Amino acid sequence: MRDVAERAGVSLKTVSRVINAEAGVTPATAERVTEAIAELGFERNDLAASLRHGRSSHTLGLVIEDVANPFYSAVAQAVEAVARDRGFLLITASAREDAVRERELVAALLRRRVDALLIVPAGPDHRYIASSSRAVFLDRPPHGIEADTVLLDDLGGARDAVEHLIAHGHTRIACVADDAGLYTMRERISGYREALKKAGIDEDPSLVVTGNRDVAAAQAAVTRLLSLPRPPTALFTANNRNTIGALHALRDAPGPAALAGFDDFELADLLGTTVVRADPWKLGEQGAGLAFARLDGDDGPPRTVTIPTELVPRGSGER
Amino acid sequence: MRDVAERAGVSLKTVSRVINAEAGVTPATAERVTEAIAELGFERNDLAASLRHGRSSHTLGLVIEDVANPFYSAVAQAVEAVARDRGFLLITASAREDAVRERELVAALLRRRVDALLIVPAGPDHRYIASSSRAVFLDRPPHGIEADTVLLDDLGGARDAVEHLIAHGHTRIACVADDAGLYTMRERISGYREALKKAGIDEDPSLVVTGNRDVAAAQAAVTRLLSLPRPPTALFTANNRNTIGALHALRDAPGPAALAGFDDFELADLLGTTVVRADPWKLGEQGAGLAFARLDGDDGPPRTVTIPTELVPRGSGER
DNA sequence: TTGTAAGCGTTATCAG
DNA sequence: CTGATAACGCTTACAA
Repeated sequence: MRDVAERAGVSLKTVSRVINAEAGVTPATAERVTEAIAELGFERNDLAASLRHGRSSHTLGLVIEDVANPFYSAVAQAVEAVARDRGFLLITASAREDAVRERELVAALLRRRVDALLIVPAGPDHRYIASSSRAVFLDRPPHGIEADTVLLDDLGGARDAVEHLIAHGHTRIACVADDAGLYTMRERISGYREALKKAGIDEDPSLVVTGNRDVAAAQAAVTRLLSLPRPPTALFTANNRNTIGALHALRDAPGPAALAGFDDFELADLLGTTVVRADPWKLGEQGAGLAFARLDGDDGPPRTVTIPTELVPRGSGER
Repeated sequence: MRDVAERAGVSLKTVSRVINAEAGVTPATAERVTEAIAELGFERNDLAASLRHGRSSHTLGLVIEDVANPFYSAVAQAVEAVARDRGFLLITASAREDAVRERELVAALLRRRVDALLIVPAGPDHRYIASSSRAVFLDRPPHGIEADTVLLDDLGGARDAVEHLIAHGHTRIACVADDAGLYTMRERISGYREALKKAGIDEDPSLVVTGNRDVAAAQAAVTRLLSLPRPPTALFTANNRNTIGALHALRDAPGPAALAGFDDFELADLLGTTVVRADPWKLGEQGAGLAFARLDGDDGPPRTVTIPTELVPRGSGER
């Protein structure tokens, strides 16, 4: 910038004015500066600019479980879209359900002075996130602190799915889920139980299988379930990984079974898979919205938003 | 940091030493400083640190078409994983096949002094990317400049797919693709033509449909193709969007048609869809590798790496 | 082992 | 309308 000033025969401040389109510069002067900038290929350093006036350079941080999971990549897309509309850039990092890694990533983002942090929390305790820093929790609530949070209606959605299966005559309904330590899984399992209870069906613990972290594990679990002496006649799968694993298992299964899953997924329509849909786009959009509201000065008490779910019958749950 | 120094009764520099674990500080002094840091909840400002010594704060920039497309989200995941191994953070931005937007995003990332830029280029001209800046092009080559590039074997993969269909007796093979202006599409269409030519089959221009940007457009295109007076007996779909659109169209089609698609996708195995697979993870991994090689001092001429493809027969292409 | 001074690239203040 | 100077939070070079 100094070089530009020298070349244009003006002061540093004048160059700064031109760059930021500030008022009070003679067109002639501005012209000379603009030329010098072009000739020197000058490019303002946003990092330095943000250093000066406190506000970190228009950046949001997003800590997510796994960018490659379509549910979370949709969340990331939504957050990025909102950020982009406000001229913000987004740093995305994957924690992979690892609490240590999550902490490191959060620390790194905070050190980089992101203006706000959106996080799908994996760790057991979030007091380390200074309440002063703008953090919005997505998909799962924080532990140990109060903060803005956007959740899905996990319990209600799961209940709807299971009630749907019950309405179609099923009483032996299995529940196939990821790690029961996850908030979303606990809620969805509660929804499953509520539906059974409401219908007066006793829960058979051998039909509840948790801890399936990926498609392969879910497939194995469902295969096992279907080969029980008294196999379930219907399955409730608690997330997209488990639903897809179940579909694989069902393809090779001796008998048919009804299926209703939590989370919509691409090709679910083609496969005729009944699901409860919770829009990941909305999750990200609302999360980013809360973050920007804070940046805009909202300092009310922490808010929690819940995204509703919607049952989408496509055949697999109606047999 | 000044506050910490004051509280610990030491100088700024000593605090700096402790923070960076530099040698030459008495344990006792270090202890006092550490305490002061904890009490004040001090957190080093990485932006300021990077400003001082030139090197931008360990950040990579990634400009991609669309984070929500599973192919690109896998690329992003790979880049992030490599970056993370080196202690780098990743800023990801979606250009949505918009050249103007792409330029803005690149400029914003450069202003933020990312150490390297990985980009899936959409624009027609990339001379605006200073050759001095470390840029690696992914999936498509740059225009107007020389730079490190990682491509897929688009032509070879497409040829393999079409030859596979030909080997199964097909001669009326349609080609269903995205915008023909895209490098990958041009290459894949060339591969399609090469295979036809090699087999002595005359191309029927009415069987080549391009410009299908999303699943719905691809579905409509295939539906139209299948209702031609002399419909194709086989389809080559040039990317994952088009393959999925074709699957939708085929479900409702009067007669069957063989199908081989470019890009693998989740559930392709379940659906028995024959594809040519090009690993997006490798694309990102190699791209990040090239970028870091440059950061490590490699200043040889620009390199181009090509990721091989692999035909995965699953039934849809063998009938 | 510890401290002082200067500077990274920008913007804010206030004077000219 | 324009410019000198300080400041942002940190690190490097050089002393003490």
